[in-house]
Amino acid sequence: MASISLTFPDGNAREYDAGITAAAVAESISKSLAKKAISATVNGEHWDLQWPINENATIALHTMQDDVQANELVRHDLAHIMARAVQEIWPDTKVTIGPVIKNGWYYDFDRKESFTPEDLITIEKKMKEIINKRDAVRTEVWERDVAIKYYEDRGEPYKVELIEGIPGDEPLRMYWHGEWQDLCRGPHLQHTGQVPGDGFKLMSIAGAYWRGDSDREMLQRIYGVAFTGKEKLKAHLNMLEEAAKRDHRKLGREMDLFHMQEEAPGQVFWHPNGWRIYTELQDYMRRRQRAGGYVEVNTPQVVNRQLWEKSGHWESYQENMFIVEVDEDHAREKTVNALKPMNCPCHVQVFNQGMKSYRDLPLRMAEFGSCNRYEPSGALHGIMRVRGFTQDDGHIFCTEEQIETETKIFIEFLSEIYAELGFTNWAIKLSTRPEKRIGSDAIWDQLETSLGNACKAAGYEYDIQEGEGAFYGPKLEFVLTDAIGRDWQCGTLQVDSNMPERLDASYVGQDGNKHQPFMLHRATLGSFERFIGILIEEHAGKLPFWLAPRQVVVASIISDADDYVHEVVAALNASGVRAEADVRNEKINYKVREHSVGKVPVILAVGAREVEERTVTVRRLGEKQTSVQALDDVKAALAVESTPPDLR
RNA sequence: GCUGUAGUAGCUCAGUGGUAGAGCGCGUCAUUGGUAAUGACGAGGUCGGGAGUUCAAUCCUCCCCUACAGCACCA
Repeated sequence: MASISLTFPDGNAREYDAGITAAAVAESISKSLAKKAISATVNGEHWDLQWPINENATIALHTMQDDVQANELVRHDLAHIMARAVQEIWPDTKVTIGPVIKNGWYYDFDRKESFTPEDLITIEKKMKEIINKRDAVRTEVWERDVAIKYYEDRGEPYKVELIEGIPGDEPLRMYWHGEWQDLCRGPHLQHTGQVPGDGFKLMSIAGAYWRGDSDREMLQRIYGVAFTGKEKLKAHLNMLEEAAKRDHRKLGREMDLFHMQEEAPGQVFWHPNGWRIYTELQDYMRRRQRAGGYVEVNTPQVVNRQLWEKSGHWESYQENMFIVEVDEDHAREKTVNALKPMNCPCHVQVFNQGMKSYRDLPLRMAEFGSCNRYEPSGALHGIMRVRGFTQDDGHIFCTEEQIETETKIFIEFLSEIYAELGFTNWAIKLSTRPEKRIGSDAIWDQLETSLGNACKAAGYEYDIQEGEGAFYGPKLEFVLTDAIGRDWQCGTLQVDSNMPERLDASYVGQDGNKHQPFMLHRATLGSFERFIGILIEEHAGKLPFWLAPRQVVVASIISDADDYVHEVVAALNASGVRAEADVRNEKINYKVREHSVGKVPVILAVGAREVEERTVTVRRLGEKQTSVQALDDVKAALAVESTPPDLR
């Protein structure tokens, strides 16, 4: 038998017979390692202990202490164990796929009856039984026709389809968890008993389309979370509970920022507090954009269908548009209009007025543009995904040569703003050419490269989203994360030559001829609605002082201090701080609690002593300690703090 | 849009085939208190909308709306 050389992480190499398994390698090192080993990394890939190694390789053995590998195995085995449990309880259930995801796994089933929340408890119980059986996990490599026949006989059409989709040269691995078996790439643990029975929890049931295709069957998906132990699971569940407290919908109510109601689904009723944040943010963005060389415009809400026909929206975006038909009885003439779902066609109209020269480019045009889109009902989510929203939109009209530089400038512009708003964790995604597209591959090559280069030049890494670009050009997405880890695209930059062409935008070049400009659709915050939602969750309601809707409450301890309270409030307001008086006949404890719950960053308490000494007692949100300070000092400090970062 | 769950007072929720209840909040009164809930009393809901079954529906059935979770969508 041929021999192979395996190199360990410490650099030492040892000779083994070809075909040796990682389990045997562990055995060769020590009994205890053999007992503890769960998997191996072979040549950088996560391997099952039972797979034969036939070539020279690097190898690292893993135990339950290696979180990354252990979690993957535990979650993956649980997916199988859950599927087995479900089929043991309801044998008529068909299985499909069950991958590992962040914090856990899911498995999609096809079954006539719906799973109920109570079923989850039953399934969990069955899973624990399976774990306690400590059934061996075995792999077998099957021939395609055998595997297909097997699944056809068992009435598992989804598995048959899966196998048919696997390239012919890939080995088909069958994993057995006891008597139950599933098609699976692996790797897995050695027996079901290795899965910590108290480290997982079934979380929810949801619908999901087979193969992610809305034209195909709707399956039932069961989600679970799993960790290598009880404590880690507990920590995770705890984190979820804490995250729920940061939900912008909950905080929006508690801080009295906004509400939504049935009569206007997907639209926001901003309350004074919320609108404060909104306008403060908008003022900030307006200054920022002016400094960034943008001209601000404003364009109509209701626009005749003719423009949408020209822009192409009427044909390809109509189902997402609010159509406004003017009734003949009440109007001089009947027209069909649409609420604008986007600002770009209108911006081209502004660009098209008068002759433009190459000297006018790049032309950066911005608008706080209100848009209305008839989003699918199931897509709506608080103020993060709505039907009526305002983008901090902008379009940069430029030449092809200017694209890369303009993109870089924009990324720098955006990153400074995100930093000033308190975001450190955000990502860039580069979406590349989709299947259905216009333009030559040469152009796509160039544009994709330009966007990538611009990111690098600005000092940022990016992930590629293959095929996710718009049909007319590649795009960058700037992604932020909400309280429970869901990603939201906020900023964006998209390259477009299609819109200028359709709407006849042109400029006179150096050569005296007409040329067509490129258009960069870009937004920094994305929409005020979504961004404020993210902002609330990111800061758990404790917004930076300058953005806080209510900055200071001056609370009296005794009513004899009321006059002084009003004096303090007036002094603060005069220096640009948002202060309000609380002279209600309530105890200071009560007032402190209420305003703390309302996330007011600073409470100034005032009693006999403060009146006497012309001081205030300062209490910062989240701090237990208070400090007595001179009114004038506090006033000066808060005035600085309430100044937006770009004006300091 | 699809699958599932839910909708009772401003909020969080309990409850029942015989026209509803708690806590908080709100109002009034008393209390002037030193940093996360002072006490007493009071007001407040045709139980998401519509139809049906029934002597009788908030409760059972059907349709619709909205929200939530996930999927699909996201120029």
